[in-house]
Amino acid sequence: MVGLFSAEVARRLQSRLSMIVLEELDDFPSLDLETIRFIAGFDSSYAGNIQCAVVVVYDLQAGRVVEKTHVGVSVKVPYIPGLLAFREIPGYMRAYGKLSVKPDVLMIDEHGLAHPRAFGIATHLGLILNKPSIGVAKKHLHSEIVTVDNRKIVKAHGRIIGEVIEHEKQKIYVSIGYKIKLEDAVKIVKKLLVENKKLPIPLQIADEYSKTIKNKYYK
DNA sequence: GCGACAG
DNA sequence: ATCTTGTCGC
Repeated sequence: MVGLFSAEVARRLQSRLSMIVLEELDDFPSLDLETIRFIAGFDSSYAGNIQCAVVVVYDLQAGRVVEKTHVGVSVKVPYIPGLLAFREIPGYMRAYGKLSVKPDVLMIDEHGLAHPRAFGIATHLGLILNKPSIGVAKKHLHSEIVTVDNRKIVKAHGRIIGEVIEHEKQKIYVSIGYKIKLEDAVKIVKKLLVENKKLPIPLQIADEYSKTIKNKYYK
């Protein structure tokens, strides 16, 4: 027997958990970008009700992907803006569990703190796995964009929590997920941007891998 | 009531 | 996210 999903309860949970995160926000540690090595990229594609969740681990030092895992799961929760984590995280946790290389930083193709209740999927996943995490989204969800010194700063909940980067004529909304400073998150994302690819490498490869696996096994 | 709305 | 016809450009 499974309980029915309640959007109201889910939103309440997000609000409560975000209090923990916002309290720690100013004390999120600086990362030593010289020693950061494994970046995990999470993404999903769908074949009807089947979510093909994948994790790609990119070795920043070697400059290549060292591991990919995937899992196909039937989703139990509909897509509701702001509650995407409840739909996608179960699949991500199962794909993550299959990794033999445990990443230093998580990168998710969605928002982190730039979320109505400061608890986007990147924040949610970072908290659950207790890892630094970065939200990298292609569209705006919730935030105020302020231009300061030619930089597009993302503000939400009275805090500076993200930055909009332009790459290949496209906007990339970077936001703090968990346990990471904005400047480190932006540096890592920029370091992973390449020509002719819209997203940072781990997410670009995760996106392609997810679609390939979905077409091969879940269609 | 109206607009906005990650994937 | 996915579906999906036609069109543009290399």
